[in-house]
Amino acid sequence: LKAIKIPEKTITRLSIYLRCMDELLEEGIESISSHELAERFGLNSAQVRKDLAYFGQFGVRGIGYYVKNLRQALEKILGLSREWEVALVGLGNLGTALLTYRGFSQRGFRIEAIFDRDPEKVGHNYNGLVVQSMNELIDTVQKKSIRIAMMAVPPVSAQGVADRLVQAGILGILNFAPTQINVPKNVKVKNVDLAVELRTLSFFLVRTLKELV
Amino acid sequence: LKAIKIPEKTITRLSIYLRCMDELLEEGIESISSHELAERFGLNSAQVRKDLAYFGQFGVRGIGYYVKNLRQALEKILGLSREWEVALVGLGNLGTALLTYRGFSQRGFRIEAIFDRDPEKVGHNYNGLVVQSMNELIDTVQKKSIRIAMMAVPPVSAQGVADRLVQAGILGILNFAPTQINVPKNVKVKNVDLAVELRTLSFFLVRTLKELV
DNA sequence: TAGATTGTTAATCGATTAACAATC
DNA sequence: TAGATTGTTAATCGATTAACAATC
Repeated sequence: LKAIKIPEKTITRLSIYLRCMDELLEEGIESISSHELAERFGLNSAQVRKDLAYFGQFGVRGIGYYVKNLRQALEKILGLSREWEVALVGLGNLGTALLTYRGFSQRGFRIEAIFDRDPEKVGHNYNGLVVQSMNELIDTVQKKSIRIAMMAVPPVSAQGVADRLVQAGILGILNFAPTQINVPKNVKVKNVDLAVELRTLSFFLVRTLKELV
Repeated sequence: LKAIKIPEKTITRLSIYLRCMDELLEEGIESISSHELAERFGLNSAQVRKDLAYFGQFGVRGIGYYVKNLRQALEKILGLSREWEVALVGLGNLGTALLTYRGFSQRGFRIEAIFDRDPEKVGHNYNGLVVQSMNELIDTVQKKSIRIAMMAVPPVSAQGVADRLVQAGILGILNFAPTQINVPKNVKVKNVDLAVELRTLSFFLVRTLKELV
């Protein structure tokens, strides 16, 4: 078993392919070639085949991919049968937003613990889940064997919170705090900064706007 | 004027550099070399210099970068003096979350119009901003010269909404709907799918977990 | 068998990193 | 001037795309 490094982008695209399969299923389409797939959904056919090739052979030469089959394969690769418990740290505007967003549980990510440093918020009950103080973080995360955390705390607190999460055994962090955090290399961090996304968007817009004038 | 293509990632990193400058300013540090910068914030010194080189020369050989100076330069490059009006389409869980999130206005993005197809929601007032029906979208966006939109609608509605936005003159879309949308190539779309982020995270976690056992 | 499409190797492209002449 | 660090060119790395032999 040699370790082939699978690009993160490939994994992200697998989710896209899964979505495509769902759409095709709804239309009653039974099989599709990588070329048609690319055409329909704005993908690149070679890339589709390459991405899948990391995990095995799912197509039929001369035919393409059986939609049901590929769907199933993608589900298995992405591990969608498993559910994940998630800890949410920080109940400000964004944290509350994440808490009420249904997209997570719909796709197998259940928020099973909530932490906030504000004593006013601690003890509040959301759908049967009680907000806990930061002191309870390590204990609760360990007890519930939670492996994934979403961090929606102010940037100054981010590193401290991350340290505790790591200590508690968290292995993946979705970081909404607009700051870099340092963690051991076996822990995976994904930064999401919506304002930076908007900034990047607006940067390129300026050029388009100038062209319009 | 030849068109040098600036990578999107470079722009994203400029925001990071700006953050670093703010931290350094607070500590009272006046100048810093790209090397120190890289060391401190987990960057690559060559990349820092390369990224900046797209826009000019902001350092002093033998010294490094004057923090105040570079901060100012980054602000200018990113166009942070300008404020942007943003339209929000879709007031579900996520949409409401985006509406209440203060991070946007803090960084110069003001939500100036809200649209939802649900008649129950139309007419509601949020901080003086009234939710409008989808029929009013084109007119309002045009009247207010809004150029950026955040789309937090169900996937089935996404393409239709995008079409209207484009028609209204929107040039940048932050798309939270888990579906690909097709727009003219002068319009920039950035997809944000939080559940896919979690999925990608969890995919790599499975491997770490296996190693732990 | 002929036609089509995969899986995979090879070519290309772009982004990251290294190296170094220019210069403060 | 000597030391340091930039700005920039060149080398490396990784990801995307093209090409094609294998095969349904």
